[in-house]
Amino acid sequence: MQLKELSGRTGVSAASIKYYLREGLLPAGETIHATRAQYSARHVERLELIQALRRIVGLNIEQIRGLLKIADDGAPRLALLAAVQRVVLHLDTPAAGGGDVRAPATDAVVRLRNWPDYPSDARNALNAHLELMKSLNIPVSGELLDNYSKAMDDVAELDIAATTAPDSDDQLILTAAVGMHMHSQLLLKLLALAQASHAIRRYEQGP
Amino acid sequence: MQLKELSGRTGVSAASIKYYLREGLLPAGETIHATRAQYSARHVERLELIQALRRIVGLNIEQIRGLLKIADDGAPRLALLAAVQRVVLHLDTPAAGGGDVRAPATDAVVRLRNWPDYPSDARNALNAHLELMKSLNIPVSGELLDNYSKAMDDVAELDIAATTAPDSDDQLILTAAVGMHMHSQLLLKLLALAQASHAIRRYEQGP
DNA sequence: TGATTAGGATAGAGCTACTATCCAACTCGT
DNA sequence: ACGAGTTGGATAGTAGCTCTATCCTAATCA
Repeated sequence: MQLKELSGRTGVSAASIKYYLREGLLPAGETIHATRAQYSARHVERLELIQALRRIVGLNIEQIRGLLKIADDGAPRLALLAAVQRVVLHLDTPAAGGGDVRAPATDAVVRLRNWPDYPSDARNALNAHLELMKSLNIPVSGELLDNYSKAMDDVAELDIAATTAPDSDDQLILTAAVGMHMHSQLLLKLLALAQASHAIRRYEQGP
Repeated sequence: MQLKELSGRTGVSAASIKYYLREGLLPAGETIHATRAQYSARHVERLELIQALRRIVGLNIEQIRGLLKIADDGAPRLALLAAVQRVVLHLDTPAAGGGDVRAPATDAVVRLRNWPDYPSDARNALNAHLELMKSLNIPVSGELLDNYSKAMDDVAELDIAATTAPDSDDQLILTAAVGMHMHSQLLLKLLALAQASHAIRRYEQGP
């Protein structure tokens, strides 16, 4: 398969494919001659992954490059999953800060859900976020956190189960990133519906 | 208060304030003379709102302008809240499409939570999103949806309670937008922690 | 043989959110 | 009264990002 066919099959313009090649997102095709290269099904898969991460998840080129590099370096899947989380959760931007901090609320969640008591990027991010909400005067009750974490516990089980099935790392990235994104959007839309429902009650029927 | 003091008090550069004035985000100050204008506490409040919507919630200028226009046109709070939801949930981009569609899963949620059975942007967005997840082969069980919606029901109650207190529309926008955003981010981080926990179990201790 | 394609390089476009500069009119502190 | 400073208004430039287009030579397939 040559460039034009790769383009036609994925719906990505030839110019963009060249751009991705330049940026190192897409590995070079197998060079047959000085001006001819062969692309394989792997290139199609990779290109579709890139498209999904750009258009659905909204990652930028730099973030995608980082993920693909980790995958191509043969990192273990647990590390790859952690990397996906870092970019989807925007843990790469806020300068990290203090490292492993403990927060009572987070500890309580971990104990309640019987999750392993390990430090992780996700845990640090959660602690930092709870601090931030506190400083913004947005209350988060323990009960609410329980409800949230229960729901997330359920969904994570499905998500992780899905990531064991795929045979390629590209598939894992796709499943994890798209899954996290879609679930978070689902939550957001449910929250909006819930808010709208409560608002109708309060503003139209209430005092 | 003149421009420079407004700048110093809010930490926004004078050039940026001029830009916001040009773009119609910030109302012009009270013109004293051809080359002198007075800004008030309302300008400080408005500027802080703009900053929060930009830096925390991540809205763009166009979206912020839209919200502020609705508020300044004296729309009822229910409409204002709906507008905030539209931008925070990105309901303004996907070309809307079919209008009021019904989906069994959404209906079930509404009945279960005893929410009023009204069509709304949020409801349409939820229906569309569930369709999208289905088409992407991401399973969403009824049980999961129940857990999600229960958690969102709880949080919405708090959120809406918070929006009745503020006396200015600017405050309402701030509370609703920042609240929705922070809650969605909280969810996301909990999901990451849950995923990481499940992944550790599965990859390190599992078979 | 001639239209097409590859790779490589480079330049430009289109968007967003500022940021900077310049100007003439005016005001304030001293 | 004078000079430093500020204002609104206009205009232009910057920076980052993601492409998109053009130009070139070499090689290929029909």
